[in-house]
Order: sequence, then C-alpha cells, then structure tokens
Amino acid sequence: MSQGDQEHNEQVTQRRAKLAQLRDLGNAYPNDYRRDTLADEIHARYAETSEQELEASPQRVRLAGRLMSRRIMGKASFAHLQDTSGRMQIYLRRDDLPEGVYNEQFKKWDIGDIVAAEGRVFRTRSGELSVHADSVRLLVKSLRPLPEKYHGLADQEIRYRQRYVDLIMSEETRAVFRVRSRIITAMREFLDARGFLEVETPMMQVIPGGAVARPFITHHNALDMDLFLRVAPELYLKRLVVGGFERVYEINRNFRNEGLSTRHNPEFTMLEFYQAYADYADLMDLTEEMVRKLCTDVLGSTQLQYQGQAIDFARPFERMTVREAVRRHDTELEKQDLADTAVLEARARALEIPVQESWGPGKLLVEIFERTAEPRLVDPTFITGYPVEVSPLSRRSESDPDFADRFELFIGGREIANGFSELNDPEDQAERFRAQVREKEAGDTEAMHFDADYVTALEYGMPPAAGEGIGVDRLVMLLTDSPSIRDVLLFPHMRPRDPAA
RNA sequence: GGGCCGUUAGCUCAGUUGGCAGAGCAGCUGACUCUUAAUCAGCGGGUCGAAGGUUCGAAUCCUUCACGGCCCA
Repeated sequence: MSQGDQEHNEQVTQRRAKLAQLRDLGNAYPNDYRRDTLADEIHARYAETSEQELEASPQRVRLAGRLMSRRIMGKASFAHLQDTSGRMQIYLRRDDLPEGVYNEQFKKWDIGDIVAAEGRVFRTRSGELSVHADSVRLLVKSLRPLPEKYHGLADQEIRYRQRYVDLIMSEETRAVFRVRSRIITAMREFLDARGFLEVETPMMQVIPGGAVARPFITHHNALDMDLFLRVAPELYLKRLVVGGFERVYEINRNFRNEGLSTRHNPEFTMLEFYQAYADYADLMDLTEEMVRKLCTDVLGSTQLQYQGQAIDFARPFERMTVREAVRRHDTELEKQDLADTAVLEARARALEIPVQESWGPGKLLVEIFERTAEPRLVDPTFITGYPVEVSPLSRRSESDPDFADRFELFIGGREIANGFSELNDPEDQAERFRAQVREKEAGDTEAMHFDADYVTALEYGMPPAAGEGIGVDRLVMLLTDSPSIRDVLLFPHMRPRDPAA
C-alpha cells in the first residue's frame, strides 16, 4: 500500500536487477537520443494516407516515449508507446532488428520503461497507423509497475498524492490540465488585448489585507520576524493604480487558513484585476465578455454540462439584486418586507441558519440568499445590491448608502467572481480599517489589520476605479465538469500519510 | 467539527454464518512473425490500513487511531 512496501515487491526487485545489469553494460541513463516526431504528428500527417501509399513511399520517424503495453507473439511483437502528444503503436520483428536486440533487449523491457524506436510508418491489417521499428533502445528503466491497463488508477487518494502516476495513466486527467492552461492563457489574451498590464505583487506580506480571511503565518529568519502569506493581492494592486498603472492584473495564488472541502484548498488561484475610470457596472460587461470568450475558446461552444445540469453562456447574463433573487426563490418572503430585521431573522431561523447576535438585516438577507437562491443560479447570473454591512471594501452606492456598488457572478450555483467600485476616499478607508481593528481586538481572527501605507497611497490620490477577483479553480471546475477542486489542482493539499515511511 | 462509507497481492476488485487468503490484469517460465483488454499451458506473489479487545479460532465482531471519499456545519 505505502511506497515503502514496494521496496519489497518482487516486481520492483526484478526491475532493480535489470537496472543493475544495465549499469554494468554502460550508462544506464543516457541522454543522447533525439526524436524527430511526436505520436500525434504521425496520426495527423498520415490520417488520410493509405496502406499502399505508405508502402510506396516509406516515411521514417524517430520516436521516444513510455512503453504502455506490449503484445509478444513469438518472433514479432506490438507495443504502444506514449509521448506528450499521445500514443503510437510500434511493430517489431526479430529479423528486422539488429542481431540479439529482440531477445536480449526488447523482451527484457517492462511496461513503464521509456524507450526510443525508429522505423517507417505503415498501416496494420486492421488499419492502425504504426511504426515498423528497425532500431530500438531503452532510455530509462522504470522500477515501479504501473497500474492495470484496463481500469487504470482508480484510487482517488493515490491519484491526488501521486499525480504523476495519474497523468501517465489517464488521458482525462491530462485533458483537464491542458484545459486549465488554455483558460489561463485565454484570460491573459483577453486582458492584454484591453491594455491591462500583468504584474506580480508580494505573496509574503507584513500586513495581510484585501480580504476578510484568516492568514497563514511564516517566519523570516534573517529579519527574525513573522510574515503573512497573502489572502489577496488587492491592496498592492490598488497601490499600482495610484502609481499610474491604470489597468493591472495578477493571476496567482492566495492562501487562506481555513478548512478543506471539495470547493476549498488552502492555496487557490485568483485572477484579480483593476481598471481606472470604470465602475462595477463596466466590469460586469467586461466579465460577461471574458467568461463567454473563455467558454468558446476552450470548449468551442457556449453551452456546457456541469455535473448533469445544462449551463448556457450564450444568452445575456441575467442581472438581479440580492432582494430580487431572494423574492424569486423564497416564496415565504415574497410579500414580506426584506428590510425588516425581525422578519428576516425569523425566516433565517426557519431555514435553520445559525443566526448570530451581531447580525444586522444586511447579513441576514445575504445568509438567506445563500441558502435559498444561490444554489438555483445555474445559468450565469450577476447579483447586485449587496448590503454595505457585508461589503467592507466596496464603495457605497450614491443612490442608497445602505448598499454597495458591488456584484457577484454566479454560475452553476456557485460564486465565480466578486467585483466592485473601489473605495478611494482615504479618510473613509482609514475609518473602515479602524473598525476592523476594533473587531480584531474583540477576537475576530479574520478581521483586517490597519495598513497605514495603503492609506498613505490613497492620500496621494487613486483614480476612480473598479476591481474584481475571479476564482480560477472554480471556473476550471465548471469548464472541465470536475466535481472537486482537487480534480483541477495538480497537487491538491493532502494530509501527510504514514510519516514513518 | 458532525454523520455515512471505504482501506485485502504492484493495480482493479471478490471474500458467505467467525473456520486453510481468492480472481482478473501485471510479473515469471514455455509456445506463438499483423496484435490491440492478443491467445494458449504452467508458476510465484499477502503486515487483509494500525493498535488493542472478544473468541478454541478474526480480513470478518467490538473499541481506539490514521488516511481517504461523499454529505452537512
């Protein structure tokens, strides 16, 4: 079960013995072979070429990859070789290889070995494009047996812990991470095309800020001081807006010291961006355009299925306020006054929400929204009208000071993005920091610190701006139909297992 | 943090009422010069997640712990 046990496994022992032999014969780990073709290049190039045409004009290729299967029929064999692009079948005949290679080398190879094969492209009787090898060579001896060829690696835990094995065995897994990469590339293309500058800001911060969340603490030895892993890049990105970079973005990790679940990993990737001379409404338009582009670029469609439910990105995204969403999805509250604290509290208790003493009407409303409406927001929907009470970083609405100029985007019943018009009044900001500090002193571990330098930056003057964060992992989950965030992280956080091993 | 489920050969999984630990793939030996979950004959391979308990006897029943999965908070 554990990796330590494999040391005593007979298959590992046999493979180690073969490696020892290879060492006796010379360099067991050569790096002088150069391939000239990938498996999928052959499939693409000769997809339409007939058996006869290939026979008439032989095409030579040099391949390298991992041996994934082998079928030995006496003096002839077939094998599948897998490289970064895909698989190619290799055909070997004893009499077409140099003396001794077939019996003394090829037959001693194991599934999982990394090998080179050179020869001409042909089609088998059943029509499969293959390479008839006249030269083969072992490049790397694999010491550990791969999972079973038919079922592959089914154990979720091992798939996460030993992702390299999962990647070797599962084209589905490889596809998820190719899609992830394409999504991030498409985000960059979209923002770069609109004059945004990609930047990197500190991940180790003296004063953590920009989100209401508990940070990780680390220690700098030379300075003998604790540092915080960032919970958000927000305050640094806005310093850059003060500095005159009027459109900036960062795609990188945030760290939040909270529990793990199918939707939460301690480190996760956010796209965060800021645009001067824009407000939250401008960003809703921008977001709709970007999300639709990502969907089309990556899936080639504006329709997708997530865990069995259809999601449509083609229609204009619906927009409604928190109150409208609650009214629509909670018939109990339909006709009641959504500003009445007593009514809201009664309803929250009826919904079995653990109501806290300190909650005002705004917090109650949002809690009810999350319980009743949020899971039903399947097609992309912008929700606005967030109470200021739950929006400590947003600018107040000029038309109604109880509400913030803020939106969240929901897709598939989950929050994907959060954006708002930025607070650029340094005196208001200083007062809000002071309120957070009071909460921290009262024992709230998630409350913010007072960031004096950030207030100083605002005092130089930040142009009116709007900013937004998009949860990249959650978006990738949607576009790859993945049920858990762990399925879209190459190395999700796992508790250490068997520390003795 | 709570509830439910899982952990058996390298991998995928069976294991009846508590009575000698099983299969397929992979591996080893042999046959086989167009196979593709190749085929045929034979063989080897186990800390049943860990510890403790009940019992003449535990993979199986009980307790605790570890790790994971799903749901809830």
